[in-house]
Amino acid sequence: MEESAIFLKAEVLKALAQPTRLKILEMLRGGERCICEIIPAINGEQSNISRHISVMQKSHLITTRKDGVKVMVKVRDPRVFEILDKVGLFLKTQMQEQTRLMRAL
Amino acid sequence: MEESAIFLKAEVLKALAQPTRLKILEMLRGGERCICEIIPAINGEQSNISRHISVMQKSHLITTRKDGVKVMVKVRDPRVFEILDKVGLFLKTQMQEQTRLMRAL
DNA sequence: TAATTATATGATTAATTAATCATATTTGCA
DNA sequence: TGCAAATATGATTAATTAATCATATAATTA
Repeated sequence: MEESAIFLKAEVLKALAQPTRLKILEMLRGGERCICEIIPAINGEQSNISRHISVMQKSHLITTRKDGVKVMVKVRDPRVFEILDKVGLFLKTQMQEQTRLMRAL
Repeated sequence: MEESAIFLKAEVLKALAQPTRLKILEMLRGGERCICEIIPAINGEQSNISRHISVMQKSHLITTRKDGVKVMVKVRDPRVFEILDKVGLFLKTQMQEQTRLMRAL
């Protein structure tokens, strides 16, 4: 596999690998959201949320548009959720395996 | 989505989000490999590779076994590759979209 | 047992990341 | 014009991460 492809993959994964950012993305499953909705929902500091949104924007995961004073956010490509779903499925099967082993005792 | 599930997802993603670790995982697509094969293939410092393998082991992505002096490594669950493939696909479609936009100019 | 091969680990350093506070900017409205 | 609401950003700090060198450990073989 190409060196540059590896780095691109790592970049995407890095942008996803943070709890607050995952929470924001989970909120965006329902479509476009105002940052002003995200902040209270996540119960985070405004400046911190703003920075996390900026990180995801720079790594092209999300896009934003202004609507008056508000800023609306949405995922650039809903396929991101397929990645997240795969991770969820992966964890689920890991746990099922764990449970199965426990029962065998 | 549950708070703890979010953190678990972030943990998995974090373990994947590093170029050297991605390279190691790519090597493991072919099955079990000796660390002594991985080091020259990646052309990395031995201690660094060792640490990255340790990271992936602690986050349960891979398992190791001793075979004499050698240590053999393999992925714990080949579904990790499905995650990586999704990321690859995601990037590919992003680039195709990019190309399409360029052509439209 | 001594030497060799393969791997792990302690110590250190540089770089990156996340969080926070205070403040700045932008937009709409009274 | 001046205020309020929403968001961004500079500065700082703490924490985490990756890399490296030197050294330690473990298993094999001469």
